[in-house]
Amino acid sequence: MKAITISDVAKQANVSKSTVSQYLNKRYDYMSEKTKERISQAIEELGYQPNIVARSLKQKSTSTIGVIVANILHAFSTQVIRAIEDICNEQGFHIIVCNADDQPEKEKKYIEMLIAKQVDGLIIFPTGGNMDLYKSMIKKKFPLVFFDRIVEDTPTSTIMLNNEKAINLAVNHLIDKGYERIGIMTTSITRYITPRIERINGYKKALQENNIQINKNYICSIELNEIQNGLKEMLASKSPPQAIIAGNDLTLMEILKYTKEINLTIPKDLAVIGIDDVSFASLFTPPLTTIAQPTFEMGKKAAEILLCKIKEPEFQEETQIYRFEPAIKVRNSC
Amino acid sequence: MKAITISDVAKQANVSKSTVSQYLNKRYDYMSEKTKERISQAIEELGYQPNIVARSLKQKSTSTIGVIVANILHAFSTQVIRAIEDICNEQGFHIIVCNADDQPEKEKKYIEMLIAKQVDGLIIFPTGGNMDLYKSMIKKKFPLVFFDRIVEDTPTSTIMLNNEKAINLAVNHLIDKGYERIGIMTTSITRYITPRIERINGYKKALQENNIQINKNYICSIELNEIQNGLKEMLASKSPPQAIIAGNDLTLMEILKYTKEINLTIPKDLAVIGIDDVSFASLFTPPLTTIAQPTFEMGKKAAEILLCKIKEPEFQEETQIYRFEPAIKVRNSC
DNA sequence: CTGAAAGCGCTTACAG
DNA sequence: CTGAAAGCGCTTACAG
Repeated sequence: MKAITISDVAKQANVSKSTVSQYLNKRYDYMSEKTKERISQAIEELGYQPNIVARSLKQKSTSTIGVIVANILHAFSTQVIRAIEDICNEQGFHIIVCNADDQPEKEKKYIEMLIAKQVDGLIIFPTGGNMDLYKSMIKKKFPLVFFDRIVEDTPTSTIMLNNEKAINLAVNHLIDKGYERIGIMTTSITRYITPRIERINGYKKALQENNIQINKNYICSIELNEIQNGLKEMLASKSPPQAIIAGNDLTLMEILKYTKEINLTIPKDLAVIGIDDVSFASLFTPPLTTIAQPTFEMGKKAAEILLCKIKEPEFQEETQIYRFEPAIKVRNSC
Repeated sequence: MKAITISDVAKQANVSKSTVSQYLNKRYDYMSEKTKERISQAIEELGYQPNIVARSLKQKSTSTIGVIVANILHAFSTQVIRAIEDICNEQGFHIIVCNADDQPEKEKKYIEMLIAKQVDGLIIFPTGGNMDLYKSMIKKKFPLVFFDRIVEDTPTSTIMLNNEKAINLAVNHLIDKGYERIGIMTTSITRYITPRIERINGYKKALQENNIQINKNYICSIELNEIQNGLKEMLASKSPPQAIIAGNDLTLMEILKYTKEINLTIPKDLAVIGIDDVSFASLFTPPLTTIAQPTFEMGKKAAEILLCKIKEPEFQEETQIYRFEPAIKVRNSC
């Protein structure tokens, strides 16, 4: 079962390969109607399908971009991917998605693999653990957009949530509701991961602005599988928090599992608010108040910037860091 | 910024392109240590990265497979994708995921695109709307595995849940719990979609086996955005069902939204059981009883079969349809 | 142990 | 309006 190539079509239509190629690329400028028809018929008869790999080699462009997310388990990641895909589709680009699983080694492997596959550009939710690689890509002017995390000393376009605003919204909502002892839980910050750091800093700032003293015991950054233990400890302290802010969706789920396990009533026993909207927020008992990210707009922007960079190698942006505004979805968990 | 090619490396190392290529492909059989070192050093110095597109063209294999899911919004799809990815990774294959969004035209576009990109094989959750295309792939012996849905007259390996067993588990559990008026809701069956059909048929059979009469009003197959209305009607009937089986995760969410809206208490006012486990099942109030699919095993099998077919064009399977067994997760929603 | 040459399936600048 | 030729960056059978 040999594949049909452009030569076969050319032979069948009694023209040269060049002419067939012109036809395929819709460069009809000087092509006679008769020729067009003969070619289209030959293609039909043979069931010819162009080989994009060959075209890519010649054109040095694959019309494909790579997306490497730090952790695909966050609903946030999948929503952003959908948006990126939408925009790329419109412009005839394809995407290959990889999940670094929060491991810099995996991220490295994927970056190298995608570059070897000649993707035209990359959108990365960086683990932060491959500085040399990031830098070398930027030095080579490889089209690159970072997402959700800022990497120091690697100046390239970066799409971010306004994290300070997000946490501010959460803290102030809780304060408005009369809570004073407010805790925050995030996943680990042993590696410097921007949103978590910014959210914790923002949390402190927001409390200070409200003249509430910061209690270290109310701040917990810890591996996901330790969240429940962390919460247990926090609640066991002499003066436990009345409200907890979950730093992201997975953290929120761990918190909810624990409150369920020990039968806490939300918000009476413990108020809860989460950053990232979750699919079941409104179905939950009680419906969960969350801070939602504009995931679609963020993904869209990332794709747009990347495609610009690909199409115009000299493309210069005004800013490097694009901040997007969160919105509070008030329900009944605090 | 011209790309470094194998020629540059050859020049730098003072050997021929052939030798560099041998080195890259680890065919060291007759290569002197000195040569190896010179090459490895040249690669290092130049920061050479092989161009996989060129290799693919020559080798007529991209080590990439395509996965086209009918609808990525089902948690089921994403879980299966993860499993497929795991297996492929182990064997040095990459995957490109596409979402047909339940639209045959999109599916067609993606199949053609992926074939043009020279993927070595395809795993498809078929919409069922592209018979000619499916058939032509099978005729050409293009490596292909269908998933979740059976396509009539297109004999190829297909991975399926034992749907009858799944629904049987649900019906019998409900009957054991004392329910007699049992309803079922699925998304639309205007196009013939195997799991929905099999689940409805299985539902009827299970009722008959228990000598319960089938009430047409208790069976509702309808577009997702009409599920809430459908349930409303069903509950408004003279003798409304006491229990509802949700045909999949998205249907379940719609049902839960509605029960929440009109303040039904589960299971007192209405018992609920869902096919597909959902992330928040155990967090829900009350925790939701579900029928879980062995998503990981199913995805694994699909990948394994496809990779076999790719590696051994003459590969013949014993069976065509692989059935996997569901398991009930008993919680408290019925 | 290593190299020259052909070829994978396209595209494109150029000639006519 | 159309074709011959070169070339994209690799791999591989073969010669030496």
